Amino acid sequence: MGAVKTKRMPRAVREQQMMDAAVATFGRRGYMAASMDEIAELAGVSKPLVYLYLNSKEDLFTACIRREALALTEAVRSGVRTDQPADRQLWDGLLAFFTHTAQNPDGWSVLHLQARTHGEPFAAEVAAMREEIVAFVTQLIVVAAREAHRDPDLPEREVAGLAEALVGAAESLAAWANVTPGVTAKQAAATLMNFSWAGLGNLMEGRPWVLQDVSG
Amino acid sequence: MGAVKTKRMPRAVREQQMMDAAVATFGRRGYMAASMDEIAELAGVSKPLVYLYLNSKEDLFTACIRREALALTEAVRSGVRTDQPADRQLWDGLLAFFTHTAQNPDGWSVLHLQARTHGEPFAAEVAAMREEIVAFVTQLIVVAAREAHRDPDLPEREVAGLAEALVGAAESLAAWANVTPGVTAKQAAATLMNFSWAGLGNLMEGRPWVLQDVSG
Amino acid sequence: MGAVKTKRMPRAVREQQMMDAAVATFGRRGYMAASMDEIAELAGVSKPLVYLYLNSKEDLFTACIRREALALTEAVRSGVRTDQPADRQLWDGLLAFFTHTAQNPDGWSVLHLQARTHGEPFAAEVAAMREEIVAFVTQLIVVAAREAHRDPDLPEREVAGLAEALVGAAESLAAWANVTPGVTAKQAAATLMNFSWAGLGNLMEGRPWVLQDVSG
Amino acid sequence: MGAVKTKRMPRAVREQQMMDAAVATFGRRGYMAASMDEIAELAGVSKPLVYLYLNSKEDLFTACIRREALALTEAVRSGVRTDQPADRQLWDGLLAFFTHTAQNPDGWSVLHLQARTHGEPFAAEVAAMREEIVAFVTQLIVVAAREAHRDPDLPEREVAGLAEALVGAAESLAAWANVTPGVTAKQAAATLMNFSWAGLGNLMEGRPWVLQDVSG
DNA sequence: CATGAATGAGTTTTCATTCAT
DNA sequence: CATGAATGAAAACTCATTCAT
Repeated sequence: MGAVKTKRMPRAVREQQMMDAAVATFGRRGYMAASMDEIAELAGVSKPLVYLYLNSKEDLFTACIRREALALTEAVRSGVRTDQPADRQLWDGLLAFFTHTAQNPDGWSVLHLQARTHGEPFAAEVAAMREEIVAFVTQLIVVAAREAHRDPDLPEREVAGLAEALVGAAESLAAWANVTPGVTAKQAAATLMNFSWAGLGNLMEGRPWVLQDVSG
Repeated sequence: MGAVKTKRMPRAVREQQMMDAAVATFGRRGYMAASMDEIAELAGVSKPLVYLYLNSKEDLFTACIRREALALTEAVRSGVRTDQPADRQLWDGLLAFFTHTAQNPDGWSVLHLQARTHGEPFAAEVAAMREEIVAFVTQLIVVAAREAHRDPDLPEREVAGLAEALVGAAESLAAWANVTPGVTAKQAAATLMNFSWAGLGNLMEGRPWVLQDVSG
Repeated sequence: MGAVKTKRMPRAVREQQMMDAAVATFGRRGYMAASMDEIAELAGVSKPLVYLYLNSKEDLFTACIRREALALTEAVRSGVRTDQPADRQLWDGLLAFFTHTAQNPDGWSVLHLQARTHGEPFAAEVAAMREEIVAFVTQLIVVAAREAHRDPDLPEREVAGLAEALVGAAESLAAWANVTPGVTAKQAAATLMNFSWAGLGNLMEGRPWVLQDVSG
Repeated sequence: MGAVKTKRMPRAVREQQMMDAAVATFGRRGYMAASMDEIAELAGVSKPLVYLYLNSKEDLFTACIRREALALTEAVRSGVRTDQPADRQLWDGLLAFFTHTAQNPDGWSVLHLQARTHGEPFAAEVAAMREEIVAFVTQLIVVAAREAHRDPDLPEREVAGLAEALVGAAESLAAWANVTPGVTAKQAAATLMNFSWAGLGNLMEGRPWVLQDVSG
């Protein structure tokens, strides 16, 4: 449990260890219930060192949020190729998203649950990331409409709501998949892809969404 | 701000006042940051009385979660008529849901944000309520499949995922609507109904979901 | 050592006990070296009670300064009769001053040493009291000049310097008397009276100072 | 602000830089509030080096007190010529004193305020210096009495008190002059000279004090 | 000689919780 | 019933001080 207690590491390394411990602790306990004592012990260092490097509990939490948000958006971004059709882009993005959240459950808890439960400094940090993702999805919807030879007469507010719903569904599914044994990232992505792209009505009629495989 | 300080109220009434104060405080501050002092003051009673009636902070929080969960499920249940077609039932349920969450933002915050960010005792309480709703939605989907003269060859896990996605989208939209000025419960319900029932694909093709108006 | 541990005292009494302990501790150790733990123990109460009543270390220190400053000025004020000649007023004031500081060495230490060593919040508190005393002395000098049938052609800045010197001498003598065994308040007052009055008198007239005994 | 970071200075020089930084920091912040970190940074060296050279915070503070005390007494001593009459010696001494304290406000703060507010190790250090000055003044008074053809029938305790009062007045005036814009060392010295010497002179003879200008 | 890395011990402060009245 | 008085336990944060390199 906790990093092996190795002495005299360079600062950059120690900082990452501390943030690993902090993400795990914040993710499981929540911001307020997590104590700096616990984080320091899990990181295998003394509390003063945590303060020396990360300044304060607030700063540490903010640093965690930023690191995890960056990692997540980076994972999604690098999973999507923008030269693909919209549905394929969405599929790739969802797959990357569910894969990443499954591999970083504590980080996802920090972003999805903990950061939003506390005042402006933190919520804003996550909101920024979320807006980026919502914007990406919004634009996908617009592109999809165009691809369907259809003028985007969907009002802007409506599109925003749809994107919000899609992202919200993804977030919930990520938490659900993390907690339900046997649900893989691929299955979660497939479920949501069907749900959002085909819609329940289509599914009922027997018209699910199907992945048009391309090269890779 | 707090309840008017009237002496000698029956216990049941006092308890409700305390829980009103507690829901408001927990909803805004979060479980840990909420202090029993603040709750007692907002309720207009002395702290020992809170302990006499509600036992402990944990018990108080649990009681709040139960009360709010009950109120929410009750609101949804009483908004739905089971003799209607599945899509109508979903529509009614969503409308009731968004209406209730809009009218009880603190209670919704307790259920959606605060209760889930803290350990088992509380998360389980919400999970129970959530499962009830997910079960309702699951069954709606099954019924809808049957109504479409289609054997529910959708595997159970798949249906569970769809229900989960739908509920997750609803939860996110509720929070979004509470925070985005000018979004009414009806609009939120319509957006989600379109999204889930028709699906993005159908929307692109120009086949949105349409409310088949019945009696009222 | 410390107040006898009696339970359940009314708030006003406990507050005074706490401030007694605080003055003793601040006076001996200094503001920063005094710990709230020590103060609470000396007062015979738990730390949280100190915070409940006095809010913070800063507030407690400020309260101590104010109480001691008030007690000192009150002692001096009530020792002086303004219908007496200036020299008699000064004598009475000095006597009251040295008597009070001798009886409250810790309080005097708080005012003279500790409060001035720390930033604005505290120093200002003492400065206010000091200015009151300096103003009193300044006015005595002016009155004395008038009594000596002498136009106060002493420039204002000069008078201010003289008052400052007199008060400074008194402050130092008080500390000295508190530390030198066998020096009574009366002796300290007599020494300073001779030192200052004969000097000032000489500036205006040219006679050594002699106590003109009146009634009491 | 801090000393320029030059490598490889002889130990004696480095030590002086550290003590400069320490005096500035102790003088402004006080003993306890001054941190070794701040001192080291202001001195432009690493903390371990401070410990290597000065051992501990206590030792460093003691060293500062000693250095400043020595500098002050040296300044006063070298300003006085013992072949002069007593009043002239006092005048010269006061002038040197006020000049030095005005030029070294931090050092004066260390001696006058900070060192005295902390326990025995430090207060004793200052007391020694102070006694030296008080002794010098005491002897001046005795000499003056003799010069006035007057047997020193002033009892020893009385003379001690007078010296104490004079030194105390000087100390207060120094602090006052450091804080009151436009008050020069010369003015402070003149004020105190009038205040004290005319008074003392009156005790023995009866004349205001006038500077008998000699060579310089 | 010089320093980046590291910590034990202590500080102020807060909070859920309980009696005695 | 109701409350003013009181506290044990823990949290965030700081600092003088020391090694290993």
